[in-house]
Amino acid sequence: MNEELKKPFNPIEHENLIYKKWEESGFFNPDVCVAKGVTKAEADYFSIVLPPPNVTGTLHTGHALMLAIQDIMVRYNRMLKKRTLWIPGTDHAAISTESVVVKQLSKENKNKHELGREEFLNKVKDFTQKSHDTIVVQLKKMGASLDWSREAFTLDEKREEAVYTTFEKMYNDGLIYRGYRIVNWDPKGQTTVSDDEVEHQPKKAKLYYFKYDKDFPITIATTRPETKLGDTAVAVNPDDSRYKKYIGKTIEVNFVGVPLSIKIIEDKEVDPEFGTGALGVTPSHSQIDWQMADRHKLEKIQIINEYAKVMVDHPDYKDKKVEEVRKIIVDKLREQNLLEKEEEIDHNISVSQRTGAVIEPLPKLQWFIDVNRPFKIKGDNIKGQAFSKGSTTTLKILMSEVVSNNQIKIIPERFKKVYAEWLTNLHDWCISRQIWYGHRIPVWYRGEEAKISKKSPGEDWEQDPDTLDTWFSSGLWTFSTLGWPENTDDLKNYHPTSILETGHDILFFWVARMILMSVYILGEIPFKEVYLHGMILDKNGKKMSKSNPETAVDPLLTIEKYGADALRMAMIVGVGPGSNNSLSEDKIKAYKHFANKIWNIARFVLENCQGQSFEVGAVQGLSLATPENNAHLEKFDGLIKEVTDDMENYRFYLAAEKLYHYTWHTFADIIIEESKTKIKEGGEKAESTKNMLGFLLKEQLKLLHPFMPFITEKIWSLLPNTENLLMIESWPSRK
RNA sequence: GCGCGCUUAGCUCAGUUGGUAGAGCAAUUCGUUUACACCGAAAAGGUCGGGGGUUCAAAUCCCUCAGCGCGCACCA
Repeated sequence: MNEELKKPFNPIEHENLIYKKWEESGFFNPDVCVAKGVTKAEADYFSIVLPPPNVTGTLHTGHALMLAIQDIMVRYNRMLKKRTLWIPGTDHAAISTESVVVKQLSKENKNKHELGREEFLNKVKDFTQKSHDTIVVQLKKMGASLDWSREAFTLDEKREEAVYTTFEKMYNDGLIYRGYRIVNWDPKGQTTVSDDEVEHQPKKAKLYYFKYDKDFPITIATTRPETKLGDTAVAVNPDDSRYKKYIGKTIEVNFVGVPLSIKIIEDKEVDPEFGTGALGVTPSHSQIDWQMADRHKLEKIQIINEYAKVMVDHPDYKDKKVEEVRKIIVDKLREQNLLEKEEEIDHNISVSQRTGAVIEPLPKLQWFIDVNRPFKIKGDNIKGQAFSKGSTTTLKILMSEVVSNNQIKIIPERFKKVYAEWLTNLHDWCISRQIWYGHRIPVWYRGEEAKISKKSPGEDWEQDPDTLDTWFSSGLWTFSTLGWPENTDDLKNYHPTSILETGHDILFFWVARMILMSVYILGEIPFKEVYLHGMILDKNGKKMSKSNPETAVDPLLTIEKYGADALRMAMIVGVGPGSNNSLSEDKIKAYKHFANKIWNIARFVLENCQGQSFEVGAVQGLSLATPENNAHLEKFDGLIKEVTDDMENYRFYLAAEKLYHYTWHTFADIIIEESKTKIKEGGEKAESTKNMLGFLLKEQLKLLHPFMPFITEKIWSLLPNTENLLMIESWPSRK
């Protein structure tokens, strides 16, 4: 017997070597599998993209979960002999990455403007290269069977080509436009952010009731008195009889020393129940007020700047922060006896998800994707009568339909509703960011002229300084990684991808954007199914993440201690799609014990079954098969059926648990225990039993391989008649 | 305000189409002449959040209430 088997199983001794063996075999690449006859050229395909981790740091345990699930899918499908492709890559994560590097600079008392755009970007490049290299090591340690020959980066040259081509097409179709309107401004990050990057936090606030001046007839209520410096109207509901007589009038007021011209208007958006039922309209600093101003042709005065400071030319306010001005104004109103009431209310403040800064709504000239503008569909691959090639639709309708009609199936299904709800609230997507790291907007200006171009159209042209939202490039991921805009074989062979596996927290950010881009650019869905996993929680139920150092766990430390196989099993067993997972060290330890159990099973079988072929099927044809052994084989057949069924329906958590129980409590505790006496007795019964043990071990390794690839591959290599790697064996089929 | 999820053994959670409950860890008892103490055997532990309904039968389906968590919207 092999000397290695005599020691207890020690994962770190084997895992790196095994991964190297897999890589060298080339079988992670489906082209190699076809060339070497492992898969048939005309076989079905299974393709999946790795959600590209951000190059802002290293992987955490949450990533380990997604890798475990995806690798299980990939290895299972590879064993079904499909042409199986799993594409690796990383995401430049524009804002996150830039803010990490900016923070590092500030520790050295520097800022990016001192460095200049080019040097700053070089710094970012150094940083991201290091992150990337760490991430690649981590991916390999987890056992991820990714096709490294196809590795991509959202900001590399090929993806740049895809981004440019997309931008140009959308611009020419009128789906990308430049517009002046209220955006979510992050004063800390000094950039706009999209609606989805804004979080709402509950907070107690004061609602102030007052009049602009003593002669003004109507009391208004607001939580932000400082913005009233930019008011141009007071709006009331058309059905509100209290204010009827004032409608249409324009009243000149002196609001805390600042002259304003206030028009009284009626608008059905005003809630007569809230405050006094009269709303001070601030067109430049509120989304709703901006729209009202458009409807009523009101003047729009910007009074707050990008640094959240007041711009009004008055010595008491100019260049002071909004909070400070608020206090000053409230004090003045009180002195002038204009403040009628202060009411404590619960409300939500908008905060930038990335920087934590309070969002300041500001009017700005930005680039948007129009989700409601009609355009013609390119392809013929989207189901539904309204969607044949050349018909007219909008991005919003398309995004909605492909999910509601189940062309794209979401698992678990409840997220279908969440997705639909998001779509009903979807506005045009602001895609320009005032940061340096990312895809630069390919538009050049000369005076009033604008041109789309990759390179400068001439000497006096200047490129738009802004970059694109990081999700613009990741939205292209399913096809930009397959070679688009070139019409490659990969694109023909592997798109739409079979499934997308990711966390439910990026359903809107990423999944929705990929659907948008793919249906628009290719006229086909990006993936047939979406499997959403939950969040990893620590044992106190807190979300594990980089931003929470108390709970962040480097998966490499866990792997070193318990092995990747144990970590994978601990993440999978008992965790259904979409549900959160409290991962405890005890659970991981339990599966390390399981790995050791398998190891010892292999030792027992190899010691006792020398001379046996271990050949699949050898038992079935054996005349000396005993009724008891046949019963065991029949039971195993049932296991294959159940596990296969679970795999097909994405019930990995059940499949893994069943395999665990079978191996430990049926194979080891019953079959092996029984075999001891039979083998001692010798004769035909003993031979039959030995034959069965070898057969069952080999088949179990196959079933366990997607879940615990390392140890199963290692043991496989120690068995007789195993010239091929286990990773390219066929998944057991039921007789 | 709208929507979603969760509530099962001390802890963390499974329970796939309804057939009166399972795992890991912890705790109890016993066992070590070698596959494995990272082990084996045995026993213990639950009115499946409360209430109501459908059914021959409900942890599972329906209604309702409560607690916890999440998403979205509003936010003058």
